[in-house]
Amino acid sequence: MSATIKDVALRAGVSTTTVSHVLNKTRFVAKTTQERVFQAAEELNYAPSAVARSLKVKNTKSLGMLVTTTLNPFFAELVNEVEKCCYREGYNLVLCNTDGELEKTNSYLRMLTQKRVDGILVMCSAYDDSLFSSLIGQRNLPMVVMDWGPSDDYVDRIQDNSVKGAHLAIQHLIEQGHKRIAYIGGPLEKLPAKQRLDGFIEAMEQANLAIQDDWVIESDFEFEGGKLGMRQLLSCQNLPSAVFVGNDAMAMGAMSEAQLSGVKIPQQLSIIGYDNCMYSAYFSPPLTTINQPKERLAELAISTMIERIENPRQEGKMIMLEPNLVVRSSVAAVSAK
Amino acid sequence: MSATIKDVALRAGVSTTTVSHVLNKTRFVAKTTQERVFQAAEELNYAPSAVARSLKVKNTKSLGMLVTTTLNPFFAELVNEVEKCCYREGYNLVLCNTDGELEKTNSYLRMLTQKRVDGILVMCSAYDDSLFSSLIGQRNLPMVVMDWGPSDDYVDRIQDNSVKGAHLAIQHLIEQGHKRIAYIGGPLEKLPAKQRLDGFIEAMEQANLAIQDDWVIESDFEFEGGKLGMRQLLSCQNLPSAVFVGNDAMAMGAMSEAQLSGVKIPQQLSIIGYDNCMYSAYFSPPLTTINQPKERLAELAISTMIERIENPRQEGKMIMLEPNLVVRSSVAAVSAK
DNA sequence: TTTATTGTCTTAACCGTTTGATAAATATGA
DNA sequence: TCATATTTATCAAACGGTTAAGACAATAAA
Repeated sequence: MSATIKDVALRAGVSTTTVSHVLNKTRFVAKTTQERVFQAAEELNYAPSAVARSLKVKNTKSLGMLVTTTLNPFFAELVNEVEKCCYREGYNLVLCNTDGELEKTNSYLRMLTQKRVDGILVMCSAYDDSLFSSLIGQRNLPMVVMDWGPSDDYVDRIQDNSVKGAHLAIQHLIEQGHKRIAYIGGPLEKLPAKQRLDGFIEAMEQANLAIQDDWVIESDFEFEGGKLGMRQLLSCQNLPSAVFVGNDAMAMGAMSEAQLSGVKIPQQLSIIGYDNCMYSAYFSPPLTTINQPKERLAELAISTMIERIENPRQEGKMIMLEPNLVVRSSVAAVSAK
Repeated sequence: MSATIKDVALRAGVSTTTVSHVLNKTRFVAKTTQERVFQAAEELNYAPSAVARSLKVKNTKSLGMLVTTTLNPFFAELVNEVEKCCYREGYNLVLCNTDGELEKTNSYLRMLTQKRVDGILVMCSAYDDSLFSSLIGQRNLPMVVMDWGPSDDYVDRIQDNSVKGAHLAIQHLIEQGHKRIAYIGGPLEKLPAKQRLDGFIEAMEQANLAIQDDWVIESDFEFEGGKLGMRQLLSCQNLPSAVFVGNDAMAMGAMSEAQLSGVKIPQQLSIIGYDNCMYSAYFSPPLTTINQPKERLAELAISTMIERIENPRQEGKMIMLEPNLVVRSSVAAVSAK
C-alpha cells in the first residue's frame, strides 16, 4: 500500500536508522545524506506510520474526551476550546459522547484504554457511583475531570466555583431590588446543579429572603427542561419577580415559554442564566448570565493533563475557577414596591 | 507497565496464539483452556493494545472528521449524530476543527494520515482550491465529503439540496402573502450559501417577484453576522416584509437585532431560517425554518464511508438529501394589501 | 496393526517504527 | 607511522499483537 520507512531507505541508499534520524532530527546526519532521504521520502509520498511509532515509543499523542453530550451548547463550546488546545500541543482529540449511559461510558473507556490514548478528559457532571468505579478501574491512565469528581489520589480536578456563581447571580438580582426569586436548576445528581442550588439557598439565606418551596424546581439542563420548568413556575398562584436558571440552555427554554405565555421579560419577570454561552447574547432580550471562563477551563485542563502525563505519580490537584457576572438585558430593576 | 498478551499467555500456560484466539473468538479453543485464559486476562487486568493490533491488521477503527467549527450549532448537532453512528459501528471519531484555516487543515490532514485513520469525513463547506488540492493529495484515503466538494473519482459526496430548500422557504413566504422578500446569506465561497442564494433568486424569478439589490446581503453564517446583516437591512429606506436568512445562527442574530430595534417579529417582519437547529424551537417567537435531515445525513455519511472502506476503488457517488419546511411562528401572513 | 482424521495447541514470521550498540572511514595528535 | 578521536552510518533487537503452517495426541477407519 503506502510507502514504508524501508522503501525510503532503499531508495535513498541508506539504512532505516538513518531515515528515522533525519526525519525526526534526532541525530546528526550529513547534509548530503539528509537531502537524499528527503527527496526519497518526497518522491514516495511517504507518511510515517504513527501506529508503528506509537507501538515503539509508547505514546499516541491522542487524548480521549468523555462528555455527556455536545448537544448542550456549553459543552460544545468547551469541547471547541479543548480541541484548540489539543491542536496547539500536537494532540488529537477523540470525542466520546456518553449520553449519560453507563454502558456507552464503559464501552468508550475500554476503547480508549485499548487505543492507548495518553489521557482522558472527563466531563460527565454526574457523581454516579458506577461511573466512578469504572473510572477508578482505569487509574493507570492519566485523567483530569473537569466538572465533577471524587478526588482520587492520582486524578486532577478542575472546576467552576458554582456556588460562588450562584451567589453572584442572586446578589445581582437583589441589587436590582428583587426579593421574590425562584430557581430552576439541573438534576441534582450532577455536581454543578447541586452546587448552584446550594449557592442559591445560601445567598438567599444570607439576604434573609424566604425561599418559596414551589419556586425551586429541579429540571434537566436542557432546552425543553427549561420550558417545562417555566411552565410549572407560571402555574403557581403567586409569581416571583425574578428567576435564576441553572444554565443558559434552560434559560432559553424558560424565556421562550414565558414569552409565549405573554409574560414580558424583563418587565414582568427577570431572568438570569448560567454559563454565558455564545448565543445568550442573542436572546431577546439578551441574557444576563454568569460566565464560566471556558477558554481558561480548557487551557488548564490540557496543561494539567500534560503535566500529569509527564509525571503520572504526582498527587492529584484540584483547581477552582472563578465565574463572573455578565449583565445584559434580561433582568430589570424593580422600581416601585 | 500494563500487561501484554505474553504475560497472559504465560500465566495461563498457553501460547500467545491461543490467547489471541480465545479473546477474539477466531478459532476453536477447548473450554477449559478458554477459562484459564479468561481468568489470567482478568487477573492481570489485561487490555489488548489496539496499536499493536492495528499495526498488524492494517486498520485502526478510527475516523477523522474535518469540520470548519463545531461552534456553529448546526455542525455541532451533525457531529453529534456522526459520533453516534461511529459508536454504533465500533469506530472512534477524532474531531478536527479547521477554523477555516488552510494551515490547520493541512496539519490535521497530515496527522490523520499518519495516524492511519480508516477514513476522513470532510465538512468544510468551502470550495477553496488549495483545500481541494490538499485533499486530493490524500486520494489513497477513503473520504466522504458532506456538504461540498469537487467530485473526484474516488470520493463520495452527500449533501443537502439547498437550492430546493431555498425554494421551499420562499414558497412558504409567498404563500403567506409576502412579496417584499430579503435575503441574508452566508459567504459565497461556501457551497450551501451559494446554493441557497441561487435557490432564492430562482424562486423569486419564478414567482415574478422583484429582488431589490440592497435586500440581498452576504454575511458569514455566524450569530454576529446575522445581527450585522439585519442592521444593514434595517437601514434601507424601505423595508421588506419578510427575510429569508441562510442559517439558523444568523436568524437568531437577526431576530435579536430586529427586536432590539423595536421591530416586532413576525407582526412587522417575518423571518424564516435554515437548518432547523434544536434551539430554533426556543426562539421568541419560535423560528420557522428549513430542516436539514441531520440524522439521516450522518447515517448516510457513515454507511457510505464504511462501504468505501470495504471497497476503496468503487466509483465515487453523490447522494442528495431533501430538506423540508417546518413552520413555527416567525412568519406571519400578510393580511391587508 | 497401520494409516488417516480430528482436535487442540505452538512456532515463528511479520506489521513499521525507534534506538542502543557498534562499525567503518576519516581526521588528529604524538 | 601508529594510536586515538571524530564523524557518519549500519545492525539488529525490541514494541505487542495476528495468523499461516505445522506438531502432537487421541481417536477412527482400513
